[in-house]
This record gives sequence, structure tokens and C-alpha cells, in this order.
Amino acid sequence: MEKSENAQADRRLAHFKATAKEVGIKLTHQRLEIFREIASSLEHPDADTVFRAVQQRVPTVSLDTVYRTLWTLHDLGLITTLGPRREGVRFDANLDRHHHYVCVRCGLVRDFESAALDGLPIPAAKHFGRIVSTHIEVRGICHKCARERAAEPMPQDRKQPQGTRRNKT
Amino acid sequence: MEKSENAQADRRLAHFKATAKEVGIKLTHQRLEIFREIASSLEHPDADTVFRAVQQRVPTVSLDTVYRTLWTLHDLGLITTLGPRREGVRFDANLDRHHHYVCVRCGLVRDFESAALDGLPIPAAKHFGRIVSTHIEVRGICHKCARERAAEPMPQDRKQPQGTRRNKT
DNA sequence: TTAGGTGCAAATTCTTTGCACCCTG
DNA sequence: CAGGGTGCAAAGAATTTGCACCTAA
Repeated sequence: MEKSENAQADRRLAHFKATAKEVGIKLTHQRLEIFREIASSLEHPDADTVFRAVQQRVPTVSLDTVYRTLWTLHDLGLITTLGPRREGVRFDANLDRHHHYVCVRCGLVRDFESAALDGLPIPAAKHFGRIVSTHIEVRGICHKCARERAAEPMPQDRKQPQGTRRNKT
Repeated sequence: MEKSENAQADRRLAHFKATAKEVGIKLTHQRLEIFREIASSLEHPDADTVFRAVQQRVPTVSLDTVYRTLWTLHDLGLITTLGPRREGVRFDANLDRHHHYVCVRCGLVRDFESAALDGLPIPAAKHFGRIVSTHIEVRGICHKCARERAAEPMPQDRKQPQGTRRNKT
């Protein structure tokens, strides 16, 4: 997790370019930026967050292009989805075996790895059907929220979290 | 998992009634039916699915009451949420420690238990913050979908799944 | 060049909310 | 009987889609 985040993003980008050429889709400026945004983020952003970030560098992108690109990448197997909370799907460019820590307060998501967990057999599950992937989802309250929590009277889950979230109009 | 699903639902219902009395909210016919629906289902239905099921017995319920009730139950800690796919949140009345098998094709979700997994320490995750719960999410293709898959040319993920899903209009 | 991609705007869907009447406690 | 809860309908949000122009290959 500490070893050069950037090199990792570059490797993913290279993988994307190779795949794009392979299946014959165009490598547009927008796609590159959108993919780069997810590949280099630790946040597992949602469509709108990606949109706003990419917009900084490519002022003309539109939200629907972001949506289309995200699903295209997903269909190509270049990114996976994450749906930890009710405010929208989020995307993950980390294709290595990994697990997630999810803050139930602000929606923050962080990856972590665990060789021990990876080796485990999943006894009961396999009788439901074929298994494609297995990962742990740890839910909790992140440090930042724990600190802020002292103030507000615990607004449970619901409502607007303050992490990586929308703030239209 | 085999031991009398019904007794389990009854126990949950009793818990609901006790909690309702405790916090002073009314035990309406609608709430009872909505809760019963989730408590007795193995499907972890979404709001719309619950709505249609409850509607059979209480023809006058409205979808918004279902939404309100679901979140009320959630806020009371009587049910938890699940967001495996992009088509909406789903609810879970199983408060015991358990894990999920999720079909990426149709969205089916099944619970399973594993004492082995439950005992595991989550080494890396705890430095992100406090941990509230830990569960495994196993993704795969369920038996039914595997069978149907032979026909269709693998419509990847996207589009309408055919499991527990909407079909308005 | 030219077919796939993009931006725009309108259409769909899903979820929430205001308000008057109803029913549980 | 009183106040929370419900149903209805309309408002809000998020995501998708049709179409004409643009650009990577």
C-alpha cells in the first residue's frame, strides 16, 4: 500500500491502453483522464466526483460521458464497482485481490490487503453457485468522523455525509 | 441456516415490537407487515420489492410508506442495508453475524455463516478507524443464472437482471 | 476519411416531501 | 382524544438516451 502509488496508477493506465487497443475502442482524451482519475485515487469515487475532478483538466467533459466511460471500463473488466451506501455506485480500479474498510458515517473507503484472509476457504457459500470473487467489507467509523462525532448528536446513517459526496446547486 | 426459518422471523418480530414500545413509535399494520416481509425473506429485497409483496396483503400501502418504514427500522437498528449492485439499496433483517453470497448476474443475495471467518482478526483495517462490523461478500454466478447463461451471449453486468427486480408499468 | 465518441438536453427512474385525514396508544 | 403515521401527488435527484457534430485511428 505504501509502494509508489503513482507507479501503480501508471501500470493500470498501461493496462487500460493495451486493452483498449486490443478490443478496438478509441483512446480519447476524456477516457484517459477519467480512467486516470480512478486509477490514481484512493477514494473509490462515484460518477459525480469523477466528473468534477476531470472537469478541472477537461472543462468540456459532460457528466454523461463520465457515466458512459465508467460503465465501458467496467464492462471491459478494467474497474469494478462498489456499493457500500445508498448514495450511488462507486468505482474501483484496483484489480488486485483486496478488501475494503468503509466508514458508515462519511462513506470513505480504503483498501487493505491480507494474505491470511485470502487463503481462507469459503465453505458454506459455494453451494449457492460459482464463486467469482471474495472480499471482506469492514464497516466502521473512520478517525475523522470519530473526531467530529463529539459535536453532532450522532445523525445515524441517513442524510448527507460529508466525505466524497455530491453538492449540486 | 436450516433451523426453522419461521421461528427466526417470529423472534425478530418480537424484537421489533419490544423496540417499538421502548422508543415509543406506533405499531401500525403497515409497519408490522413491512417488517414481517423483510424478516421472513431470504432475498434481502429492495424497497420496491417489499412494496409489491406487502401490497398483496395490505392493498392500500403506498411506496413512500415502505421507504419511510424501512429507514425507520434502519435507524432503530432493526435492519441493516446492503448495496451489492447499482440498482438500489436492499434491506436485511438478519442481525446475527453473517456473510453474503451475491450473484452478479441477477442480484440474488443469500446469507451464510462461518465460525472460522468470524474468528479472524482484521489486521490492516483497524488503523483506518473504529470497526463496527466485518463481513465477507462473495460474488459469483448463482446456479439459476449459470443455467440461463448458456442461452444469452453473456450480457455482462449492466442492464436489467431478472432476479428480484423492478418491473414497473 | 469514417465510425466510434462526445456534449447537450430531454426522458426515465428512483426516492423524498408537504399536507390533510386516519388510527394507535 | 392527541399526535404520530399514512396515502396521495408533486418535487427532487440520479442516471440514461437520442441526435448531430467532432476526432482518433
